[in-house]
Amino acid sequence: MISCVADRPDLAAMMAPLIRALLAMETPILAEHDISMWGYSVLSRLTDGPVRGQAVLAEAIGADKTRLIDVLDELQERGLIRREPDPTDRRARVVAITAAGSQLRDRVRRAIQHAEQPLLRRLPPEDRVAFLRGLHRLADHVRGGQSG
Amino acid sequence: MISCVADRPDLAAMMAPLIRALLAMETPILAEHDISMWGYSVLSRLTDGPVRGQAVLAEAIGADKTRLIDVLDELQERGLIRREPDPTDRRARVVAITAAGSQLRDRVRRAIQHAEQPLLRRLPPEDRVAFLRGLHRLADHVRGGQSG
DNA sequence: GCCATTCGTAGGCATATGCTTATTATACCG
DNA sequence: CGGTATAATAAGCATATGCCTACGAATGGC
Repeated sequence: MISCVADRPDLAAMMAPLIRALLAMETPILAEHDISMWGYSVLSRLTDGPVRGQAVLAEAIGADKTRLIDVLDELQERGLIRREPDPTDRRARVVAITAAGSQLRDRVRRAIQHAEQPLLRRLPPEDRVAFLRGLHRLADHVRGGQSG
Repeated sequence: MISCVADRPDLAAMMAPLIRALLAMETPILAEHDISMWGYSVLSRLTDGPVRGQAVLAEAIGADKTRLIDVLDELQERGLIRREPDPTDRRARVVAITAAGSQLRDRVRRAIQHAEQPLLRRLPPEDRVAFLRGLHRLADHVRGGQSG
């Protein structure tokens, strides 16, 4: 039986191959929709609402703020996001997703989650929900989440 | 409620920040024990027994076989692994962990799992076991596991 | 014995990444 | 108004990574 103190690989050792497999699965989907991983990551983050400050956005998705600029440039050129000066501090930019961006994000997310189904079905239903709930909770927590 | 078809980030999006946090946590531990991530990954993989063929080993841990060579060189120099020609096919090398390697791996693993505890305690106990079980199962599966 | 194949190894190439510095525009403090 | 600090941006650097090629050693089919 696996427990938190049992003989098991460390968490990262178990997650690494999983992440690798998931990224391999997502790569063709992202290519079909002509968007990069970072671009999709930005669109996903903006789902919760606009972000004030590109450095904040970068940190939220684990990106380098200087590297993110080209990504934002391209997303903006394609009309997927808006980047406007914050009226209260015109140094900072408020980044928001557009309707077109939301549509693309939804299409990609649906495709990805559809492709995830066979993997998740490897888990017995009772574990599946707990696994997703735990994953969600831990992810929120390490991102500085408030709920966990 | 989170389910496999609900409104949630995709799996990779949830795992990415988690992996990042775990690696950040492991980095100083690995440094204290003077071993690289790839080196530790090799030692971990060899726990189950010797591996016949360095390319096989590389693929098992998701590494590039040409990049792995320097890692194996160093592990061997430090007496943590043995690399011997396979008697039945002297082109291939059988890679095995030594007693010293096992001890180092155990020390590192214990330290890492100890550091993981606070994170895992963010989960309610009933979810914790299911989460670990699910993670273990999925990881085994994508590595070509037999059990799931 | 000869040839194609496989394994480990070395080297190189293109790209991605994390980090640092400098510049410009703007804001805040006094 | 002047000096300092912050945000976005540009540019560069060192390293890591994935991939590809080449080569010697050894194998196996013929």
